[in-house]
Amino acid sequence: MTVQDVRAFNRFYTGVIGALDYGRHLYAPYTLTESRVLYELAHSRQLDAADLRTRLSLDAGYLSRILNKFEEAGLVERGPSAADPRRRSVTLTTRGRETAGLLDERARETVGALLDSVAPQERPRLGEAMRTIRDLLGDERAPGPREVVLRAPRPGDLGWIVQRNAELYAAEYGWNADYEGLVARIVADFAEDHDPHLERVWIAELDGRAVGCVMCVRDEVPATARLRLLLVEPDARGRGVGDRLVRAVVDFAREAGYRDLVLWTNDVLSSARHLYQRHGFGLVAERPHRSFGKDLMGQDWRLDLHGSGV
Amino acid sequence: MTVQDVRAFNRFYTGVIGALDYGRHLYAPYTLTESRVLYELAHSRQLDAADLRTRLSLDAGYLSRILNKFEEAGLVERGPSAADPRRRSVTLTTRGRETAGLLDERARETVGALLDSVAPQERPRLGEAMRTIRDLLGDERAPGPREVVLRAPRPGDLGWIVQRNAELYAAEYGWNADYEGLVARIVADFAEDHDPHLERVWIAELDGRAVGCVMCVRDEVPATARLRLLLVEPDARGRGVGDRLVRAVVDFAREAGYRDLVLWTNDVLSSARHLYQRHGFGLVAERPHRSFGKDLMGQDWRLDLHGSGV
DNA sequence: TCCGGATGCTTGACTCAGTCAGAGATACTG
DNA sequence: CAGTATCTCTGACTGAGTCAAGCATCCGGA
Repeated sequence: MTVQDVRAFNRFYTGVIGALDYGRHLYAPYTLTESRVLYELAHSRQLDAADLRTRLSLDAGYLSRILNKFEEAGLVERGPSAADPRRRSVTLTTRGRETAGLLDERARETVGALLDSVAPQERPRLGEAMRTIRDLLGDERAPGPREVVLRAPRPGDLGWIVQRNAELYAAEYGWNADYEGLVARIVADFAEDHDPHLERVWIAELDGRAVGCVMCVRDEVPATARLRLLLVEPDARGRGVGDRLVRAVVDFAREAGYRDLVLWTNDVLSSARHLYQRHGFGLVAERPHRSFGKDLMGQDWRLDLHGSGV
Repeated sequence: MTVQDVRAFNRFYTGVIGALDYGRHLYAPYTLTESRVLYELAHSRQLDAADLRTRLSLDAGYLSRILNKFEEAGLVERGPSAADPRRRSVTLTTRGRETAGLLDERARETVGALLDSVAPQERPRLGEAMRTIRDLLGDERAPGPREVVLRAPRPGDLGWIVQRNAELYAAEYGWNADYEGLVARIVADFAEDHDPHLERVWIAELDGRAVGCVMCVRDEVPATARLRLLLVEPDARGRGVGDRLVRAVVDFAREAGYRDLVLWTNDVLSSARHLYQRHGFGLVAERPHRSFGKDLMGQDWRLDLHGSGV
């Protein structure tokens, strides 16, 4: 990923956008800017001229003239703004709403034609890519709900768990393929046989993208549940995803009638430590071991699901 | 993925591009169009005016004037085109090359600033997304090598195999989570213990993106290798990816000293059938079974690695 | 309460990127 | 060789967008 790549993309996408309104058919008899103003007006209940100016970064004089033109054509009405008499509030008339709808329709068709050129099974990838770019380049406008939701795994999610665990721990701690094998074994055991009342997997989604997971399974020790494979994507950390996942497991385990909830982790995963402590887990044992190509310090943690504190 | 989403992205990206050359600082003292002309000239040895016109879809008169301006400023030289005397060939002078470099530098800095606003560990995702969009929306200009390469698995790839197998077969044939478990088990066995001289996994990449995989492992039957988990992404089919993968396994198995190569598949996977036949496999048995939530017809295929024909 | 500076809108004057039409020169086609 | 298309250039024009000045109002401080 270099500056070159971004510039190549910019050139390319400028072309795409240019091709879309080839020959100004799209906005006739309005300008691109005029139609952007109409669009903004149609998509928000009511705006002041100043809002339009900042949103579309237009020259004040230019906007004023555009609104004049619209008013003469009977598309908008201007009145004093309630809050500040210097400002002018702009509202679409019925006629204006119709025109905006018309332009909208035309734009939708053109973009639809573009979209038709993409094979249907590819479109999700396109959407995902566009969303990613908006996300990463900081589109505050429509980042969506930004809400973390937990859900049951869907086909492929167990594989995703293996993939992300392996990739992340390889990148962050240099763990080797043994770890990937271990995770694959764990999800294989889970997929092949589990009682949904006693064992479960959660996927955390942020804006429709999987960003975390956790598993709760029966331990060999009776009446004991084991939390496994807790993972939160680096770029989604700090949003309480980990908290939500751990809480889900704790609640589920308590609900399911387990007495204890245990987990095994390694001391290098320091951020997880606080998470576990916050949920009432206590460190019960530490043991050095060599796994995944590294010398590690394994830790056993335990939470008494019905106890009154430690 | 709807037209809405595409339009939202277009609006957003228009803003991004707009923000990049805020106030024309970027191109001063030239216009965007002029600098595009300079860019084209700087990035190809030598062009005729007509080429510039078509590439940048400019008005002939407009371009002529731009070139006049450049010639007066000593940035370009015009001469008759070798092939066609009507045409004029345009070349940058040293001075022109310098100016182009300067503009380029400025653009690079601005884009660099934008890129700095993205966390380093996110940048690969951004690049991937941009490449995807260019790919899907058909950028012939720089689609890259479009070359399929096979490589060894990296951390996370085994998880990817599980994920894509599960997702694809769930989507295409409605197979349930049992299949995901089976695949996870297979890769777990492989990851935990395998002799690299006798067992191997290949990932097929197209333009840096994983689009296929296959595994070769020892069978219980002595001197027999088993091909497993052959997968090609739907959008990468028809590029010979499957062929490359099967060939890799056949060659490897023969090289490793196996006598036979076998595989198990199901008759619903009809496109794979031709692939196997093409590589000399013969169907040796068919047996109905119920797996993955479906009634299926399992097939055993075999290839004599040293035999002379069937 | 009043003053100075900032903000919001409007209008006049202007710039200059981009378009259109016509003309001269040359190529291609039959 | 006639007719038509292509390439380039120039003149004439359009109109999107900018800049500056002016008026009204808001806000923060003395």
